[in-house]
Amino acid sequence: MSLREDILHVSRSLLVKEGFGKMSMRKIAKEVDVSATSIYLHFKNKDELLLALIESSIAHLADILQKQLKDGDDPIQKLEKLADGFIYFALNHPQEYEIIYMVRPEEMPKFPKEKFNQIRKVYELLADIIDEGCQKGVLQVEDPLMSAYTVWAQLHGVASVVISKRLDTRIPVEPFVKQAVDHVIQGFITQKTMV
Amino acid sequence: MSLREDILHVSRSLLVKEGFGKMSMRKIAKEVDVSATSIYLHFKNKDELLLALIESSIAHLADILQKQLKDGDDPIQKLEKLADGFIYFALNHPQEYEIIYMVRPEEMPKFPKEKFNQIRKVYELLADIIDEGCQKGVLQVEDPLMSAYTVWAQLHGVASVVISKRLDTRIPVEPFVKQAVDHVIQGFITQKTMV
Amino acid sequence: MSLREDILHVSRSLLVKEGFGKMSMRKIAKEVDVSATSIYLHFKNKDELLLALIESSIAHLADILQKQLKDGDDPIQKLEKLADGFIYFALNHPQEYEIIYMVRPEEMPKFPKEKFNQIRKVYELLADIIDEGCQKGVLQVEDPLMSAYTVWAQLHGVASVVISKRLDTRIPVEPFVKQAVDHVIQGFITQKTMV
Amino acid sequence: MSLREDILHVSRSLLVKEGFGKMSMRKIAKEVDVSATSIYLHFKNKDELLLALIESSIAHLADILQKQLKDGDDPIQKLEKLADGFIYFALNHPQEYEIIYMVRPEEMPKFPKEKFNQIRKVYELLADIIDEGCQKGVLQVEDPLMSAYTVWAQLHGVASVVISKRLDTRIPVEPFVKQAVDHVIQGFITQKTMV
DNA sequence: TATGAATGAGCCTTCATTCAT
DNA sequence: TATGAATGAAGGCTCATTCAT
Repeated sequence: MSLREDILHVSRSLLVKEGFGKMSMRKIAKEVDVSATSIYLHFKNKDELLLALIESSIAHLADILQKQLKDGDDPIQKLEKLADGFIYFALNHPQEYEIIYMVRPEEMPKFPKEKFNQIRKVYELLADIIDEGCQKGVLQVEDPLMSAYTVWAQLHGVASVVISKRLDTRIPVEPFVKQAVDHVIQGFITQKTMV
Repeated sequence: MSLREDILHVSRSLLVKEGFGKMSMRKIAKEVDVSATSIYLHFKNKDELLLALIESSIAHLADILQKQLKDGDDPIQKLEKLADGFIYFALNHPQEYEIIYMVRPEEMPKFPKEKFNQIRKVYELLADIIDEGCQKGVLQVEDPLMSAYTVWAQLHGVASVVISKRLDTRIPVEPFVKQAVDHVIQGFITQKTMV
Repeated sequence: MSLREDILHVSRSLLVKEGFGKMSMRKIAKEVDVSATSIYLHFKNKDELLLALIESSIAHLADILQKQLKDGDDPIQKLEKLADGFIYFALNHPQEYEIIYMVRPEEMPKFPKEKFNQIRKVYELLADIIDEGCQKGVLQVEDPLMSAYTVWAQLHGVASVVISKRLDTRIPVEPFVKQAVDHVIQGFITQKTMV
Repeated sequence: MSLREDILHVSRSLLVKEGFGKMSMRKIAKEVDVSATSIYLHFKNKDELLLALIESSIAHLADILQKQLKDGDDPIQKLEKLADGFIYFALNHPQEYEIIYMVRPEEMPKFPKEKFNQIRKVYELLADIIDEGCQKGVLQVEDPLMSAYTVWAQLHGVASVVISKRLDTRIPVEPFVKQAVDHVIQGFITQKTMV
C-alpha cells in the first residue's frame, strides 16, 4: 500500500475515534510510523487531509449505491435496494459513514462546498427513482426531492442511532434495523400508493 | 445573569460550534470576559462543565416532553404530541439537542455513563405509551421498546438532518418536517393497526 | 487545637511529603478544611509559614537536647547523651528534622538569617561540652568548635541516611543506628583521649 | 556543545538550586535560549530529564571511585582511597552529588526504583573491600555491608554539611574535611583492628 | 520522497495572593 | 476571625507547521 493510502487509513480511524479536534498529525504519523513532516508531502495540511477523507468516503458510498441498481428493476424494487445499500454501507463502513455525516457543513467554510456537496447526488439518485415511480403510476408524491429527503432522513436516523451506539442494550441490533428500515420503506410506499 | 450561567451559555455555543475537543476553557473565558481561572470556581474542570451542559439539556428536553402529555389523551394522541414535542425541542433548542445527540461519546472521556443515559428515560416514556396503545387494542406491536426506538430513530433522523443543515436548499424546512414527522407517525400507526 | 496550630501541623506533613515547591496554600487549606484565605490571617504569606515551621522545629530540637543534659554528668556522658538526643529527635520527629535540614540557607535569602541560624546554637552546645572536656583533661582537641561540627556532621549523616530511606533494605535500622552512633562517639573519644 | 548537553547542564543547576518541584521546563528553556517545546525533542518529559540527570551523575561518581582503586593496594589503602574519592567527588562536583543524594525521592514521581538504586553498587564496592579486609585478617567486623553503610553514612554527613553550607563560617573548610574524614576512617580502622 | 530540529500558539490546570463582605 | 470570588502568572505538555538537509 502506498504511504498516502496508509495515512488515509490511519487518519480514518483516528478521526472517528477521537474527533476532528483531537485527531493530530503527530498521532497519525506515529501510527503510520513515519515522520510528521512526511504527511505534508502528501497532503497540504490537516484540512486537506480531512477533505480527502471525506471525498473518498463519499465516493465509496456512491459506488455501493450505484451497484445496487439494476436496469430491470421496477422503481419500488430500486427504492428498496437503495435503502438496503445505504444501511449496508452505514453498518459495514461505520467509519466512512461517520466521516461523511460527522463533519458539519457550517464548520468548514474552508472546504470547497461543491466538493463537499457531492453527497447530494446520492439524494438526487433517490429522487430520480421516486420520480420514475410517479411517472409509472406506482407512486404518488407531490415533490419527489422532498420525499427523497424524507426517506433518507429516516434511514439516516436509523443508521446513526445504531452507529453511535445509542440503542438500548436490551434491543438486538439486527432485528431493530430490519424492522426500522421496513417501517420506513413500507410506510412510504403504502402511504403514497393508497391515496 | 450569574457568572455560572454565563459560562454555561457560552460553553453551549462553543461546544456545538467546535466540538468538545476544540472547545477550550480559555475561549470560554475570553468570550465571557473573565479570567480562565474563574471558570474553575464554578466547575471543577472541563469534564464537569460538559456534564453540567448535558444534564441541563436532558432535563430541558424531559421537561418539554412531560408537558406535552395530558391525562385525557388516548395513546395515539399522546404519540403524536410526543413526536411534536421532540421535534419542537430539536428545532427550537438546536444547541441543546446537539449536545444531547451529536456530541460524540468518544470525545467525552471519563464520563459517568449512568448520568449520560438518563436520556433513555425519554424512550421508555415512548415505550410506555406504545404499550398502553397495545393494551387498549389501538396498536399492535411485538416489542414496545423496540418500536419506541424505531419511531424515535426516525424522528431523530429528521431533526438531525435539519439541524445539521444537510437539507437541500431547494426544500422548504417547515413542510419537510411536517411531511416527515407525519410520515413517521402515520406510517407507524397505519402499519400497526391494520392487519 | 487552634487554627494556627492546625495549619502548622498540616503544613509540616505537606512540606515533608511534597517539598517546599509543591506544598501549596490551597492544599493546606483543603486539608485543614478552611478557606485558603484564612491562612493569611495567621501567616503573612507562604514564606512566613515556612519560617514558623522551621522556628518551631528548631525550638523543639533545642528543647530535647537541653533536657538530655544533667548537671551531675561528666563531659563524656554529656557527649553521649547529646548524641543520643540528636538521633532520637531525628528518628522520632523525622518531619521536623527534615524541615530543619531540608531547607538550604542559600535558597532563602528571604529568611532573616539570624533566625534561621538559631540552629547553630545546638552546635555550640556541643562545642561547649567538648571544651569542658578539654579543660577537665578528659579530651584533647585543637579546636572544640571544629570538633563539634565533625561529630555533628557524622551524626547527621547517619540520621539523614535513615530518614531519607537510603539504607539498604537488607540492613536492620536499629542495629545500624546503634553501631554507627557508637562508632562516631567512641571513635571520637578514643582518638582524642589516647596519644 | 549539543543542545541536549546544554539542557542537561542548565537543568542540573536549576534542579540543585530550586529542587525538582520548582525546576521548570520553561525556565530551563529560557536559560538555554530555546523554545520550551525543543526540550521535548530531546527528553520525553520532565521525569525523563531528571532520570537522565541522575543516571549521568551516578555514572560519574562510579567512574571516579573505580579509578581510585588499584590492584596492588591492600584493603585499608583501598578504603582510604575510596573515602577520598567519594569526598573529592562531593566537593568538586557538588551539583551532581546533590542530585544523587539531596533531591528528595518524594519529589520524583513515577521513578523506576531499580534505576535509582544503581547507586547501591557503590556501597557494595565498599562492602567488598571491608570483606576482603576481614578475610585477610586486617579488619574484624560482623557485617561488612552494614559497616560499609556506617562508613558511608558518616562520609555523606561530612560532605553534605559542607555542600549545603551548614558549616559555621568560623571553620575553615579544608581542615574540617580532612579532620572529619580522618576521624571516620581511622576511627573505623582502629576500632575494628584493636579488640 | 523523506526527515530531524525547531517554534509560537495554544491546551488544561494550579498557584499565591488580594479584595469586598 | 472568616470567606467566596477573582486574577495574573506560571506549570507541563501537544499541536500544526516550516525549514534546512
